[in-house]
Formats: sequence, structure tokens, C-alpha cells
Amino acid sequence: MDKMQEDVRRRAGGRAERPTQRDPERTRASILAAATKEFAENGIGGARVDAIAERAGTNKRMLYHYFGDKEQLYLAVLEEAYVGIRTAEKSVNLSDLEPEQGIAELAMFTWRYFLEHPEFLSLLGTENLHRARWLRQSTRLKELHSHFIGKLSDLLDRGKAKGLFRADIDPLNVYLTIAALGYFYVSNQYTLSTIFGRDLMEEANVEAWERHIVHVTLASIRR
Amino acid sequence: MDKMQEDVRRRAGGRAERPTQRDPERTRASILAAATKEFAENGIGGARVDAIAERAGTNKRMLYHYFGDKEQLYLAVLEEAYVGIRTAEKSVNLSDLEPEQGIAELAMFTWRYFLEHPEFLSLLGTENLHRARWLRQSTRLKELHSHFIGKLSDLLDRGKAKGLFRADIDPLNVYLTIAALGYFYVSNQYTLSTIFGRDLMEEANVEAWERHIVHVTLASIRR
DNA sequence: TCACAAAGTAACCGTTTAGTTACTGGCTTG
DNA sequence: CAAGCCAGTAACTAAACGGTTACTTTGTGA
Repeated sequence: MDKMQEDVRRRAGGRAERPTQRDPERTRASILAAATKEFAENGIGGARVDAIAERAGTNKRMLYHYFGDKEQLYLAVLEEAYVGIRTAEKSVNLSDLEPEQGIAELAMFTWRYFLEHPEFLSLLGTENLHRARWLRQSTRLKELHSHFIGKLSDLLDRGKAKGLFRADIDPLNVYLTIAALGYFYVSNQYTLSTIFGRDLMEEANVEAWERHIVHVTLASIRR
Repeated sequence: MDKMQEDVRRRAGGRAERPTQRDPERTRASILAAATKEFAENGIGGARVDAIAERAGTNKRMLYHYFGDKEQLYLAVLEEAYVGIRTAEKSVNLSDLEPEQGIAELAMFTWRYFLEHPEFLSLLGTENLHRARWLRQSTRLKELHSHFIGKLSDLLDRGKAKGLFRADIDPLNVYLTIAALGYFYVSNQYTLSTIFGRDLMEEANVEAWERHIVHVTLASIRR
């Protein structure tokens, strides 16, 4: 096959329709997805390299080919997870909203993201178990800060100017409050549901907790 | 040595001063303490049976002698940790306090317990990673409920009667709020400190967060 | 078209791991 | 005081594990 034909096929079919058997990007991506599940379900010590390869529908050799070793693969998983939430956070626009509405939106976004990405919370838990060993190593991750502190800061300033919020409110505290209420509820759902005999993930309970987070956050910052 | 002498020595010296080399209770306890550290630091998949034996200053054989296998040892550790917090909770008496003071005390107690027992939080994290597999297995643990929900319920009722608190407040929600704010701050301190460039465990920050928990809790339940 | 690089496979390897066996030494009790 | 049980040790084992080697297949550009 010559160059021209190749180019035509690429342009016409695009990545998805290309019938090739060998596809480095797809293989890499499926290893990363499989590793995300495996690390989130079992932690770093419980995750099995063979299990990741099998879940990815590929060979263990490929895993070492693309990622080096188990720890570097874990780091890639962690980085991807952080990039995911930071990217999603960027798309949230609160500048047109009234301060209270803005805070409520920010809280609901965080809550819903946690609900829909329990694997991210699990990876956070694993990373903290190891005292942020990989996070601290990664310059890429350290440069990837949240946009939410800035957005919150703006909302709080606008609320303070209007006399709605107390003047001494710290944006980081507000963010930690929202994150704490969401994180704990989702990540500790299993022990909590068992001990209190109430399924925390029932739709009505989930919706009630969302309202609760918003209520608590606003009640704590109002004058 | 005859019986009388033995009895005398027991009565005189007590357990601590007894110079015996063989001491089943001490060995069992030191294995349990070592296992608590090992499981809290490494999770269940990362914990090493050999490391536990070494930390306990004993032999791996003893570990299997007293606890059966790694999983049963983990369960014993988890049970002891829960018994620890439940016992401590029992000693908190709030019935003489005004409703607001009582809630504040309960929140501060929980916060300080979490601060002083990070290994308990770590075990909770591990247990939730495994979807409460061992907690659900253990009838002993399922019968060991917190006294705090009852105490909170009383405080809230008294506060409601005085017109201080809203009538629709659910004690479980209040408890979850307090626990969430404490748990997240302590257990996620490493990623949070790294990302926000602020040492959350600095004394001033710790004290500020304690005040914050009390403030948030009360603000969210007041009329 | 052919040589070379990269993608992919499978069998293999040395180490670590949970768990066991075979044994020794000390405590208690009839 | 002897018999037997229980605490304790050390060396061992089989399986699981992370990682590698040796090799084949596929795509590409000179």
C-alpha cells in the first residue's frame, strides 16, 4: 500500500473505523482504564498487574512497555484522575450567578462529580494512605491546582460586598467543607450503611444529602 | 516451685512485675497492636504478616496460633478499633449541658478522637475500600452501635423545645456532618496539604478547624 | 521491496508471600 | 513429680507475584 492510499483511508475513516489490529493509543488507553478500576477497587498493595492486563484485554508485557512498572502505572492513573476533575471544574461558570446561587452550584457540582466518580475518591484514599507519596513526586500534579478556590473567592467577595456573607470567611475552608461532606458520605457509604442500617445510596437519601450540603455551606457563611 | 509460692507471687507482683518469659495475653496484645499499625499504614493488601510478627517482637507462628490467619487478624484489629471509640463515646456525658454546649462538646470530642487516632480512620478507609466486607461479617461489630445518635437526639429535642433548633433536624445528619468534617480533614491531610501548600496539621490550623466544625454544625441546625 | 522499528504474545524467572511442619522449652495439675 | 498441654522458635513449602526474555507479527519509510 502506498502513502496516498494510506492518507485517504486515514482521512476517510478516522480513528474509530480504522480496521487495524495494532493500535498503540487504544491499547494504552485500555490499560489505563483497567488499571484505574483495579487500583480503585484494591488499593496499590492489593492491585494485581496480571489482573490489569487481563481486564485490559492485553498482555502484561504491554503494560511494562507503555508505563514502565506498577508504580509508574499507578501514577499515570492518579494523574489522569486529577486531570479529569480539574477539566470538569473548568467548565463550571459561576460568574453570572448571584453569590448564594453560585455557592450552591459549586457545591452541587462537587457533590455530583464525587457521586459519579467513586473511583476518584478511592484513589484519593489510597494516595492519602501512602501520605501523598506519588502526588508529591509528580510536578505535573503539583502544578494542576483547582480553579474552584479562585471562583469561590470571587463569589465570597461579591457576597461580602452585598452584606450577605461574613467578612472573615476563608475560601479554602468553604471548599474543604463542601468536599468533606461529599467525600465522607460517598467513600464511607459501606460502613455507614451497615452500622446505621440505612442505605445511604437510595435516591431519596442521596438527594437529601445534596440539599444538606448546600444548606450547611450557606448557613455557615451567612452573616 | 509449689502452688503457695506461685499464688503469693501472683498476688504480690501482679501481672506487670511478673518476670515470666511466657505470657499469652501480652503476646496476643502486642500482635494486635503491631497488626493495627501495619494494617493502618499499608491497607489489607499491603500489610505483611512477617512485618507484623517482627513489629510484635514475636514469631509468625504465634500470629496464626492466636488469630487463625491474616484476615481474621484484620477483623480482630477492626473490632478492637471500633470498641475503642465506642468505649470512649460512652464516657462522654452531655446531659447536664445546654443544648448548644452539648452539641459543641460532642463535635469536639469526635474531632479530637479522630485527631488522636488516625489509625482508626485509616482502618475505616480500608474497610470501605472493601465495601465493609469484614464489618458486615462480624455480628459483634454490628451490635456495637454508637451512643452518640441517642445523645444527639436528646440534645436536639431539648434544643427544639427551647425554640433554639429547627424542628426538622435529623440526628443522623448532624452526626454525619460532624464526622465528615473531622474525617476528611485528618485522613486527606496529605493530598490537601500538598495541593493547597498549607500544612493542615499546624497547631493553629488544627484549632481553627475544630472551631469551624462546631460553628458549621450549630449554624446548620439553628432556627 | 526490504529492512527496521514498534506492537504484541507467551513462556519463563527469581523473589516474596501467606501459611505449615516439626520441634523445643516452660507451666500447670492430678 | 511426671505427664501433658500450651507458648514459642525456626526452617520450610507451595503458590502468587512483579518483572523479563525471547520471539513473532504488523506497519512504514527509504
